[in-house]
Amino acid sequence: MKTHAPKGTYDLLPQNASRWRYLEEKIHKIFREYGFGEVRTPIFEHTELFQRGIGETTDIVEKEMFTFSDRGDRSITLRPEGTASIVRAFIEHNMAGPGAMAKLYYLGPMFRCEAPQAGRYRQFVQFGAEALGSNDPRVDAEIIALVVNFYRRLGIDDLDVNLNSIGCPECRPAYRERLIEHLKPKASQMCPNCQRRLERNPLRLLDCKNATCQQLTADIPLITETLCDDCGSHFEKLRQLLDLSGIHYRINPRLVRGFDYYTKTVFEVLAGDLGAQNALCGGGRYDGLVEMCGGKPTPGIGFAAGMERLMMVLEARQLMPEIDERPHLYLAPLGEEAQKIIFPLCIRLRESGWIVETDLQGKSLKAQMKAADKLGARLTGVIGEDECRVGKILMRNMETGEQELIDVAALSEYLQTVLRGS
RNA sequence: GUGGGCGUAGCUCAGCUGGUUAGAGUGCCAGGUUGUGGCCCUGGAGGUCGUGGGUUCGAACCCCAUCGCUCACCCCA
Repeated sequence: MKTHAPKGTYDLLPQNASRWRYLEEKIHKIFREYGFGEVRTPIFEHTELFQRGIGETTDIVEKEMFTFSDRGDRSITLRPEGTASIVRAFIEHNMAGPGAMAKLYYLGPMFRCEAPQAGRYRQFVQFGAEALGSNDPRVDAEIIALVVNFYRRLGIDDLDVNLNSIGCPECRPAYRERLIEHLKPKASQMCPNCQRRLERNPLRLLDCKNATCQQLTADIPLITETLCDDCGSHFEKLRQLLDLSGIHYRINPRLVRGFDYYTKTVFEVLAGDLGAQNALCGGGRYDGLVEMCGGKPTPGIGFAAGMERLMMVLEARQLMPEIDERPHLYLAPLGEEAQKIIFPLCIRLRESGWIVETDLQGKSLKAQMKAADKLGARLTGVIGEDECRVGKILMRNMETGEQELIDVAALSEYLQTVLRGS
């Protein structure tokens, strides 16, 4: 019997879970404000969806998916990212009415079987959005504004927003050829990885971190200079919109991304102190994806962001607020007669919305006071033999230490005035 | 998949060149008032020293293997 969670997974215990809830609420809130509706798709899909959607040659599909057969011998995969499922649901539920747009978001666990390390897990939580049905650059700008403002709201003020356009099936092949032509003579000097990439996916050479590879690609032609008219003007308009909205960004012509489906706009948001896993979120436009997944040709753009990394940054910078989950009241019975009064009282108070704790182990008063203190209860109510006889409860203010005897029947009003009155 | 670091109490860690019953802090439980928390004091519970093998009179310590965790490369969120 293994008594530990599988590699790359973790348990969220109550104290941390409440911090997650806090963040999740912030996420739901901003998506509402920007007009995105939540979609909850299954956590597993037919393997084929990811193979076709993400791309057969990506690392994710090649070696990082949790794939297994179900009883009916169907190949099933735990979702490694969110976009493919959203696109599938979009097609399946016919959200693509003529002229209609769908703005959808998700939040939930994703699965990739890679070696875990700082800020990277095998089961991890991503949130993201997909805007389907418009190729207007305003959609791109809206998505970027959303993520930037989200992180800003949380107090992250040194965002590094990287922006690029990687063209479309019209103009990218020509750039690709130019790249290969330009780099082929230098192939022998490149890292083994890049030598392989040169034929298969030369754009990825641009973001190789290897120093010599960087040098070799230092003087290559920039993709932003070879975009077709359509891509060029799209990019230009996007930049204008961002400028007008006060969103700071940096054009990074070396920014390319791991998935095959991206077209035109790609972006990444970094936060300075994340170390090796420095991307807070990333995304881009994918005008061919819906069609590739079996839907009508529909343009789209989206992003995905990691929760664990966001949490890391917020914690490192002490931007997580203290979450007050202290009980309003701790009820301490002494003896069985008192328990018979306190137990139902406790239940009734909770039903009217108070956060109430009580002893369930038969501890001494001293131990109960201690427990009340540790839980941070604002008030403690004691009922012993004396109080039982007269139908009273001794209320102690845990902050000031003041105590007063009140009627049990009057407890509700007492709580109202003491806890909500001031 | 490749390389580095680390596995001792629930948690954070000591444990000197191998030497008796393995320690501290914190947390937990109880007591110091017979019905009162925080501070303080006392006591208690809690450890297959990751696991297996080897060296030795003797191993938490040395050697080998193995598992796990972790960081980095790769890739990504």
